[in-house]
Amino acid sequence: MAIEYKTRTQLVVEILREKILSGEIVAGQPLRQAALAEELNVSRIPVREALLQLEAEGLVSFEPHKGASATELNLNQVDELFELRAMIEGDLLAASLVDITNEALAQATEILAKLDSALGKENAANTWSGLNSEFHNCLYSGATRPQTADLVNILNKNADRYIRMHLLWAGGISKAGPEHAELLAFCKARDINNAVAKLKQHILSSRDEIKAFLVQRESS
Amino acid sequence: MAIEYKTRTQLVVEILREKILSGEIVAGQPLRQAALAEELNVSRIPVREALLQLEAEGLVSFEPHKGASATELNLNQVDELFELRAMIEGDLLAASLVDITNEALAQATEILAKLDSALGKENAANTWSGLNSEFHNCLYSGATRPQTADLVNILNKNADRYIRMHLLWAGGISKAGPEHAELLAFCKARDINNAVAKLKQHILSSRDEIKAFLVQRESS
DNA sequence: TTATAATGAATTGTATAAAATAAGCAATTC
DNA sequence: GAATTGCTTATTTTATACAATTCATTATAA
Repeated sequence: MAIEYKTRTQLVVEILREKILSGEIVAGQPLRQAALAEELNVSRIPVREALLQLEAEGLVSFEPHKGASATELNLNQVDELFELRAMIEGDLLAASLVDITNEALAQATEILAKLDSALGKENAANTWSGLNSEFHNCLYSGATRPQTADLVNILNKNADRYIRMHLLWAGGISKAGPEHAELLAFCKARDINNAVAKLKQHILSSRDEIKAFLVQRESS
Repeated sequence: MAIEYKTRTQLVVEILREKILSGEIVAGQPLRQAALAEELNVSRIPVREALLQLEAEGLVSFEPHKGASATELNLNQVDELFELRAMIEGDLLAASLVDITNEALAQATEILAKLDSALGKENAANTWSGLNSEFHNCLYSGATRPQTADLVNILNKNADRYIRMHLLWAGGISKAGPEHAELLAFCKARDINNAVAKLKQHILSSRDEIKAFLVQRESS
């Protein structure tokens, strides 16, 4: 496997994204270019460009001459974000299932097993959310819709913040395990209607859990 | 109204976007940072940052150490892009119509009049596509879904290339005028189902016209 | 006392210079 | 003569230095 070269900017993007998703960088906190540059031992240019890229992903907001900060988490955003995901991913899954290969389904089965065993272990939030994305992308692999796939990935990077937070504080999305299994079963049966319905219900039920958690946290 | 300060990067973004949308910069042609910087009389940093932003919008592709180029126009992309738009904008319109104000509808009526009179005049492609976006955004103004609105704008910036090209070469989307009028009528009647159906049909029919044009152009 | 203007420190934005990388061509080896 | 290696040049990427802007603080006047 070819090793891929990465520019400093790309490395900074990955580090900062990870810090935002994991909660190490808290929302609203200003991200000073000079401080980040020194911490990461690069100049301010790659830091600036990384912040710009993260803004495009929605994880950072950038105001001229005022600087960048991680975007706030809030309830309305969660609603909008997860409903968008349900709609777009539902559509993508329907397109994918028409042509999906058995290999892809077998791979999804394997990932699902790893997902189940990852829960509860240390560092669960990180591995779980990575595997979760892999599982979903695997189910979408039958569709050749690069632009939609890009969109889904961007939305997921945003949703990931909430999912990780929830995993970290509440121990996990309780219903995700059985829901994933049911979803995969419908996919294997090539039952498009039920698979799409299950996927949407799955996304919206995780939304509900996360919202409930946020409401509870806000009140305390 | 406050005049807004713009950084050089933002200015470069706007100029380059305009050049790509208008076709002055043709797809595939490499965009040399140094050449652009000299032409626009800025340093390479704002040019770089502008190219990165345009990549996030999907108008430019950027490969490390190889440079940037305007992304290619192609048939599959058109299909995917316009279908995404139909789905997302349909959903957004439905949400908007619940709360849309009469002022917004009145404003949409005005824009529609301008749109009709803009057709056929010189520089039609530019003014028409601007007004077209305004019209659609006006209809979506009832929904408070900032993330969806952002998404729609990005998709529209992409679709705009095709729409402009079509306006320029074929003289316009023939059915757009009456379709806009019908759409607005359904909106004024607060007839959500018909309005959404009309909008989707409108987006997909412009897709069909554009595809037909592209096919014809490719064959010659 | 309150509002407004001047001041300066912190921070961002931009230009220029230096370093890193990729692609093409010549030189060398087999 | 084909393939590989090493150099050259074009281009991008990054660093450093400087200019412009913002924001908080203090001074000034109504």
